[in-house]
Amino acid sequence: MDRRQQKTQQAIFKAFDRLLEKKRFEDISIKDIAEEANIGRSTFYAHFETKADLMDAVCSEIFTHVLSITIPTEQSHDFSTSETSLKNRLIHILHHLKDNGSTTKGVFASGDGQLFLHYFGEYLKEMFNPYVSTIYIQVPDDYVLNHMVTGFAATVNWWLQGGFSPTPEMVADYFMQVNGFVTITKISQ
Amino acid sequence: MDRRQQKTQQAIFKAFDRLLEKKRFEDISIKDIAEEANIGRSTFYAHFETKADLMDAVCSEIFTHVLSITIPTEQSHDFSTSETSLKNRLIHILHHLKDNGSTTKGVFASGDGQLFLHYFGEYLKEMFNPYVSTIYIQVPDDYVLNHMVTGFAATVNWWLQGGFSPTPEMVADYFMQVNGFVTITKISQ
DNA sequence: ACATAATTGCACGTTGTGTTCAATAACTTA
DNA sequence: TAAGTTATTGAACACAACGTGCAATTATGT
Repeated sequence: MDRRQQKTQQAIFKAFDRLLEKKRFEDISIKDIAEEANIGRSTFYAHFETKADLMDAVCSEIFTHVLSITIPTEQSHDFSTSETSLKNRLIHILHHLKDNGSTTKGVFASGDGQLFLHYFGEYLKEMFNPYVSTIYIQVPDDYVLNHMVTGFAATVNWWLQGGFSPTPEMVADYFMQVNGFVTITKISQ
Repeated sequence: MDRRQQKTQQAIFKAFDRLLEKKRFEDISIKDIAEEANIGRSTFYAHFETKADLMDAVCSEIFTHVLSITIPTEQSHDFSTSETSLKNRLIHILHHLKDNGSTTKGVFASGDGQLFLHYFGEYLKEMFNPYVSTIYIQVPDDYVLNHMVTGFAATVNWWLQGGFSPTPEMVADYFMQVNGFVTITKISQ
């Protein structure tokens, strides 16, 4: 690939990241990005069709990273460790999201994790699917699955809004407890 | 209030509702609304400053309705009935949202319940707050609260995307179970 | 060095926003 | 019903952003 293309691509991504720290996605214009990246506006269009296209690329980049980190972990099918395996995968994801803090914030800022959900949805569904039917028998599987996927997104959102203060391990623990992956929950009173 | 103002207000609201059935909020222009409402574009600006302003009004209208329906129910402080009281309030809300189906869809379509959350957030928080600390002791209260509020929004979203097919009673039941308001949940395996 | 390909800036048409204003129509109330 | 008030209308204006096209320039790979 042409060196020039790489440069401008990176410049665009970095500029976008920088802008996402200041503004919401909706309030960033292509002119803004071009100026921040120090490139011509028409150059932007040579790389991306729309602003959403750029966001797509950013999201799928994060997605690819998270995927590469967490998928290899899945090797044990031992039931006794299945929960800890899930928890570990969640911890990995949370670590990665914390490391990419500003980008994560940017992705979430544009519609409360809508895009995050769009890109991670399928992956998260696959991840949570094996556990669904074992937890709440009187509730439709697809409801439980949706509950977990959106719940995880809400968890990440809560976490980053609090400045990523609890550790990934703690956050994963909260999520596990709240979703019934524990021996003792509570009762009515 | 001048009869003319009432007319145009209603015309705008109805037009907005009609448009929300066809398009997403983001894709509706003020010109669209004016045309659909059969009023001059400048007349729109005499009533609302921006498109978001209109959405605000719509949301707070729904909010007011839900509030008036569910608040009076709260009179019992008996612990044994507190869960059913919560459940009943949820059922009331769900009924109301189903009755205003198209508007509900419109509100949710613009950012996966972002606006819904913004307007109902405080109310829902108040509603769920008394139950929070009694359920998951090892998890921060604000996390649990956030989990319930966003979880309820996700529930409504799941429900409307499935065409409101289960009854409000069933949906409320799913929500209650999944959030730990039950005697027997499940265990690891 | 030369052919190739990316970048640039400028121009153009389009769409939407928000404001202003004078003319017209509808309303209230006295 | 007549008079004064107030809402509506449509047209005009300035502005910002989008997306496209193109010729000139510049950097790249070989």
